[in-house]
Amino acid sequence: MAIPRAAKTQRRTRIQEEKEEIILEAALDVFSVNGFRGTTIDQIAEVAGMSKPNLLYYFRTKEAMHRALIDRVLFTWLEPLRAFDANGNPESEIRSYIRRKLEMARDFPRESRLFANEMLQGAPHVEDELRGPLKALVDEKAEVIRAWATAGKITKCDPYHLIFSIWSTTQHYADFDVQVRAVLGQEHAGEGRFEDAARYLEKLFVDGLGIRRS
Amino acid sequence: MAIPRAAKTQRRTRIQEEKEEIILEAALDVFSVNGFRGTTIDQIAEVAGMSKPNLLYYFRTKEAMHRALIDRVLFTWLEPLRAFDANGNPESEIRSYIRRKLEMARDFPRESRLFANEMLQGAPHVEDELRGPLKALVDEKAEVIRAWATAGKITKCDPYHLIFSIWSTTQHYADFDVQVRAVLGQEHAGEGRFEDAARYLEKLFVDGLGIRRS
DNA sequence: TGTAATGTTTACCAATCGGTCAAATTATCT
DNA sequence: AGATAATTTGACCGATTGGTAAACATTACA
Repeated sequence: MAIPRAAKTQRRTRIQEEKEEIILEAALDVFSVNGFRGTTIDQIAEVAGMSKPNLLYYFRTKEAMHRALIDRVLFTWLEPLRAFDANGNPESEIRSYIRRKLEMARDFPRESRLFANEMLQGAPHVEDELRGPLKALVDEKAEVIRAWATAGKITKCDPYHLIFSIWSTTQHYADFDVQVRAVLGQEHAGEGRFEDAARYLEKLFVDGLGIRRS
Repeated sequence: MAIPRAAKTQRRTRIQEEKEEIILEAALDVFSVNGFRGTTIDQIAEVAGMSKPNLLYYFRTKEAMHRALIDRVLFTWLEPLRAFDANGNPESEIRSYIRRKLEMARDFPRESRLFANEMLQGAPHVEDELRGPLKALVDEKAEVIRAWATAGKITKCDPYHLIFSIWSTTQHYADFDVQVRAVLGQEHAGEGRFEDAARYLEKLFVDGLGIRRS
């Protein structure tokens, strides 16, 4: 009778899963470049290769698409930080954290830019998640770092700003990709730039934090 | 008779200077948050406290406003890098460069976000400036850094990625301000965070680059 | 195979978009 | 003060916006 909104159904159809995936993929393309306000449903529809009302059959509003994307990104985005192990030794933990974050910048630049766009706008949709789960996780890992410093494994430093500096340096290669390419020029802008960055950043942090090399 | 567009006049009126300043100030507010596509002329007009046609009397199009802003920001943004002195000693040059960039993140966050927005969108309006003047300036300073390494004043490292890492770590405090505040929480989010960041970053880079302290 | 639920599209809506126009107002200069 | 140039605004335009209604097409399942 009335239109049975996809969201209302109990079981998700095969078509629903496929189409929702296609839509979110297209939405990520557009949102990550133009931000929320700058994105139109028509743009997403065109990239997704379906009609606008069809998008709105799966996601009632533009907000709903954005929300679904943000939720997904927020979760996977913190994976590397969660993997940060208190029992590991500082050198390998820092090194692999940097490497993992750089890999994400290389392999998921759109997700990084979506997040960056949200931050630039003042996090209107995710401020609660920042103050809650994110802060809690960072607090926990900051304590690990502080313990390392107390144990003399690394030099004393502000663990929060340490985490910020790893975030910013790695995400830079996704968010400011155009600038990085332009400055490096044709000759050094090949995909090798991520390995160069990894080599440079690992050394910067290992030496900068006074980590005894093993 | 016909409307004498402000742009056509030879001498700039006092009113012209004042109003153009007010408009650009308002435009910076809105563009820096919502990006180019996400910004409407009506929004700018409301912030500026004048009617939309009045804005368009001073700037013919939305692009013109954005262009004027970007040009202004691009110039002042590179000031700290230009001040980077080949004859200075590495420690003081690096330290003051970091400090200057952090001061800009603190005092001109909107300008930083405007630039970040432009980068996220793939620099559609400024790609030429990146490949031209910016690359030239970075190339020049990279040579300075390489010379320092050759002279044994700092450890060998990729000068381009070094510059990227200073850019990213400092601008982070402007572009990701919400996140920084949220993670630091009420207690540490006061204005002291910039001094904490300066202390941490200066140490990170001085030690990380193997600079002999004087 | 038939039919009910699910999926898709064309046509459309009111609101907002960037921008124009002409009339009205204000500042400037003699 | 009066004339002229500069400034400001309300009314408006066609295009685009987010979203809806309803008819049509397809799928899943008895």
